[in-house]
Amino acid sequence: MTAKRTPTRADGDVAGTRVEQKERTRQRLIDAALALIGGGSGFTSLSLREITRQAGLAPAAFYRHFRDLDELGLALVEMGGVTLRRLLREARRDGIPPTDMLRGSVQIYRRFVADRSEVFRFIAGERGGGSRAIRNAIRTEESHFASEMAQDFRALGTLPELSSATLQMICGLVVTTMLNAASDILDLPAGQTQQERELIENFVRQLRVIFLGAARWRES
Amino acid sequence: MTAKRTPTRADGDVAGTRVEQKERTRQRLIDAALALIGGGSGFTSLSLREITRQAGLAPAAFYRHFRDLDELGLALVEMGGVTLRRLLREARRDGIPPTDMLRGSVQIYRRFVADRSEVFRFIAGERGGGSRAIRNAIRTEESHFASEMAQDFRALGTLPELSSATLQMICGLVVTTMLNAASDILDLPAGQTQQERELIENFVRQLRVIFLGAARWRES
DNA sequence: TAGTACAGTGAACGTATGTTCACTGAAAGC
DNA sequence: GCTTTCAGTGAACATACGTTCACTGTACTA
Repeated sequence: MTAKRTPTRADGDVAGTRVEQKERTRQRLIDAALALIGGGSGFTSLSLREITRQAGLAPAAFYRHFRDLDELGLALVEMGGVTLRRLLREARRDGIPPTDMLRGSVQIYRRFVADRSEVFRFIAGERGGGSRAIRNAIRTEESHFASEMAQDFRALGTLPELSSATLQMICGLVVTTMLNAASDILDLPAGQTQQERELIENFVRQLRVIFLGAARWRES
Repeated sequence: MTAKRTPTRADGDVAGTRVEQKERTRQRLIDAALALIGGGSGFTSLSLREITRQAGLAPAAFYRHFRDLDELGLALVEMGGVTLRRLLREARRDGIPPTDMLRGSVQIYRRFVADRSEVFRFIAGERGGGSRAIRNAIRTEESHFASEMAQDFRALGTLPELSSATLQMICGLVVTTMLNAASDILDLPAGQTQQERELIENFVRQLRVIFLGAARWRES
């Protein structure tokens, strides 16, 4: 019976200031949605009640944090953006693998997708379907990601002869190819190492084609 | 009061044999779903009742044709496959545009997507999200499409030095890039010719990168 | 021509949904 | 210390849903 300072739901939930507590349950809703998506449900077919149930809240509590499901979706998109940024940072930190840079990056990516499968499932799923607002938000996030990737290429001296616009275009192509591969990876039946190897190999080769083309590109 | 041979619903529905009539209402259900998707609904968030309502049928009639919504979805995927085949046939029929072959093909594609927007909206939407069964069916259809495209390249003598496997891999990349572009095209606010031009230009350039890379590819 | 098969109906069911409302109790502000 | 604020509650609502069932009337079959 110690520490009963939390308002109502205290589950190892060592409260704090009011706004902190609010932020914490907001995060609980986000996590609940992600957990359900990880269960294979697809964000579009999630219901408000399902989410609050998973979060251990009354349905009405939802409205204290989001106007509707779309707004929750936008929060998920933002979290997806953060995830992508972290991916780049991690890749940067590890530096360029000495020999096979492309395959190395793909390995990092593969692990990353597997580790945060719910986030990638959400992005891959809502990128084409779902609501217009969410789709556009994802597009924006993708484009930011592509820009950041282009910056990294500049910093690394990769493809130095390309204009910024062209580099951006190429990174856009890389990003869509990545997200497409993510969708494939996530649908792999568990434990199918052979199938996974082929898939990854295909992915690597597609990227190789792109970079070959990029190296040969001449600004018209 | 002439011609009252149709069972119940006769709306310019000049019946025929029994199986023909059944096939016709089956098609009505498919069309209804497509119409609703065209209205911006997204297949995943369609309900059985919504579809039968749109088709002018009682809800229970649905079960005479499909076990559940997923089965209807698979029928839509098949129709998507037919659409893609038709696209290739049309591109073949028009032959290779004399000068700018790539931009020409993209123009054909752009028109095609606009003309059958509902089908492409469905494919682009369910490709990443939706149910596992539908996703896999779409993947199969995509891969068939890629194979057929590879065959066409072979017949045209494009990229003759590439192995079949490599050509297939590259066509796969082209297909995902196409479908991705379709999603973008369909989300364009109507009448934004400038924005559309940029989008198409970007699409053309991405394909150019791919083909440049393909031409430079050397089998390891 | 009598009998069967079966596409489509309409009513009924149980269940789940989104949203509202007055409420409670603890933290924050004075 | 008294008052205000507000995150979260629980009950209630109207609505929509998927699915079932016995049924009807027509096209086929023998």
